[in-house]
Amino acid sequence: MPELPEVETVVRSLAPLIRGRKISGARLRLEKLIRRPAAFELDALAGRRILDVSRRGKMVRISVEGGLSLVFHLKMTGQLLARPAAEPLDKHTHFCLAFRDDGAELRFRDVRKFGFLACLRTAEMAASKEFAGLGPEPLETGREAFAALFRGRRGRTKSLLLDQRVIAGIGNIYADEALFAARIHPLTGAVRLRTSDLDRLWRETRRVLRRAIAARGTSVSDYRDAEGLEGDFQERLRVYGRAGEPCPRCGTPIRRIVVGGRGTHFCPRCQRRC
DNA sequence: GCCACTGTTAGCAT
DNA sequence: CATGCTAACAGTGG
Repeated sequence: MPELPEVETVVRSLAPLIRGRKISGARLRLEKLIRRPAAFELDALAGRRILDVSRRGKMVRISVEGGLSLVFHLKMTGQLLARPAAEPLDKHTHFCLAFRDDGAELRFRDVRKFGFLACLRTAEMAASKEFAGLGPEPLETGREAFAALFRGRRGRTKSLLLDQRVIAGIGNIYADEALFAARIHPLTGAVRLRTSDLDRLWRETRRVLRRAIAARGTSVSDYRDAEGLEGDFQERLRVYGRAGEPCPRCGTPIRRIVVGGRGTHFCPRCQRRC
């Protein structure tokens, strides 16, 4: 479930642990993890320092001296962890980045192996297939611009929230939570959203993302930050994973349906279909 | 043992 | 452009 708040938490916990350190080498243990083409030789990383760690959508960007960047996508079960180099590798660790000092190395673990790593030229990153076409950041999008993303679209509101080309970083958990907070039924056609609905969706989407970041993300199973710590937001989820439980607002049992192949949780009374 | 289910998204058919 | 299905993979729980 690494969605925007989890990836942001990974970035914030990882940055102070690796920024400024000089790379000694990279080990790729699962060939398919790295995207080719546009995977420059990982050997080229040796001797260069980490400049910065940042997030775009659900992806982590690590920029390195000399104009190279590493891009990671955690997909469902990926983890970026700082671990002591002496610690044995488990079978789900697919990539390691070691440093010239004696500190922790960076490890990429991914039980389901859906995640990827790309090594790109920083200058070409924005135009790469990983980033081109990605929608705006919800926390950097104003009310009007947010509304414009939905106007003239024909899809269902939840599907659009999940579409990374429309808006970046929102996944299944926060889509359900934002729709609940905004009192919008997940199947509502975007064409039917009024300005007042879009205002609430904008405000509540941002609110739930900010609160989730403050709680350091949601750990329902695999998610951990760079130090291996769980988040706390799972305790604050109001509908996700709560089918059958009473709605925290009105007491009606939360329902679960499938929308676009994704489990979808909502209150049939607070979120009226329109 | 088998089946259903899981947070993502690319690719393909319709 | 949109939707729906499958696949990639491994683990968990019934």
